[in-house]
Amino acid sequence: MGVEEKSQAMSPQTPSKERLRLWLRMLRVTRQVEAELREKLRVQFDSTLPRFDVLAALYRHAEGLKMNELSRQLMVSNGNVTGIVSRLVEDGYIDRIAIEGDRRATRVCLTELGRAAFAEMAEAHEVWVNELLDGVTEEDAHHMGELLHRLPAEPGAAR
Amino acid sequence: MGVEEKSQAMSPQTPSKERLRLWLRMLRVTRQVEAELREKLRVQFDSTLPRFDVLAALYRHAEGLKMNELSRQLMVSNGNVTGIVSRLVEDGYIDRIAIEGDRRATRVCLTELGRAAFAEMAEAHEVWVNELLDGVTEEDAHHMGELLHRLPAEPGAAR
DNA sequence: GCTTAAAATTTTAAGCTTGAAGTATTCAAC
DNA sequence: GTTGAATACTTCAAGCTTAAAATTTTAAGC
Repeated sequence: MGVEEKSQAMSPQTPSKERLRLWLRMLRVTRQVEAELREKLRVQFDSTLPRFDVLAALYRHAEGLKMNELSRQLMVSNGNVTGIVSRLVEDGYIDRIAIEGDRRATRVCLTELGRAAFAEMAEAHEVWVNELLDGVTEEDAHHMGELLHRLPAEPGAAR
Repeated sequence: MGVEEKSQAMSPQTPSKERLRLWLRMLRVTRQVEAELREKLRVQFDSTLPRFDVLAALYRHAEGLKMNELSRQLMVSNGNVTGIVSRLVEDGYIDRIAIEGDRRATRVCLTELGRAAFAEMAEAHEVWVNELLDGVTEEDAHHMGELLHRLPAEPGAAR
C-alpha cells in the first residue's frame, strides 16, 4: 500500500465549497423543520421534541431501555436524559423499574398512558413531516437517504 | 385555475415512509456533525456553535446588523440573540453601536479582535466540515444542495 | 475479605433556547 | 400635542444541553 490508488483510498477529497454549502443548507432545513415540529407539538400536544424523542425510543422497545442505552440512542448526554425522564415520570408517561442484580442501573418503560399518548403524537408527526418535505419526491427522498446513510465519515479518524 | 393540473398544483404527495426516513436520517447526521463541530470549537477555540453562528453572520456584514436582523438570519428568538451577544460583547468580540435617529434599535458589529478570531475559526471550520462530509462526492453534494434549496415547503401553507 | 478500578447514574454550573411579559421608543391619526 | 398602535429590544421562567464532578454499586485482583 505504497501509493494512493483509487478515490476511496485517498479519503480526504478535494476540499470543496460544495460540501460546505451542503452543510449550511442541511443545517437551515433541519432547523426550520425542527422549529415547525416543535411549534406543532407545543400547540397541539403541549409537548416538546426532546420528550417526543424519548417516548419514541421507548415505544420501539416495549421491554424498556436503560438510561445508558436511551442516552446512546438519542445521541445526547446521560445527564440530559435524566432530566427529561424525570419530568416524563412526573407526568405519568413512563416508569423507572429496578433492574434485578444491578442496583446501579435503571430500566425505563412506557406506561399505558405514555404509550397511548405517543401513538397519537406519532401519527400526527408523520403527517407533519410529509407536509414539510413535500418538495422532495419519494424517489429523491430515497436517494438522499442512501447518501446520508453512512455519514459522517467514521468519527475519530482523519484528524 | 379551476382544477389541479400538474404535480406542482396538487401539493400533498402520497404520504410516504420514505420522507419520514429521510427526515430521521437528516436529523441524525445533522446532530452528529453538530456534535463534532461543537467539540472541536470547544477544545480548539474554547467557543461554541451559537457564538460561531453570530460571528459568522456579522463577518458577512461588515457594516453590522441590528439585533432584529441577526435574530432573523440565525432563525432564533430575539431574546436568545440578546444573551449570546451580551457574552460576546463582554469578551470584546463585538460592539453595540447606537443607531442614529432610532434609540430603540442597536447595531452590532465585529471588533478587530472578533474579526480576527472568527477568520481563524472559519478556516478550521471549513476543513472540519469537508472531513465530516467526506463520504459525499462534490457532485452528490451539489445535487443534494439543490434538492434542499427550497425546503421546507412554504411554511404556513397547506395545513 | 480488601482495595481499586470500572460502570451507571445523578448532580452541578454554565450556557443555549423558547415564548411570553415588560420597557422604551417611534409612528400615525387625530 | 395626545393617544394608541407598532417596533426594537430586554427580561423572565422554564426547559434543554453539555462537560465535569460526585455518588453509588459492581467487578477484579490479590
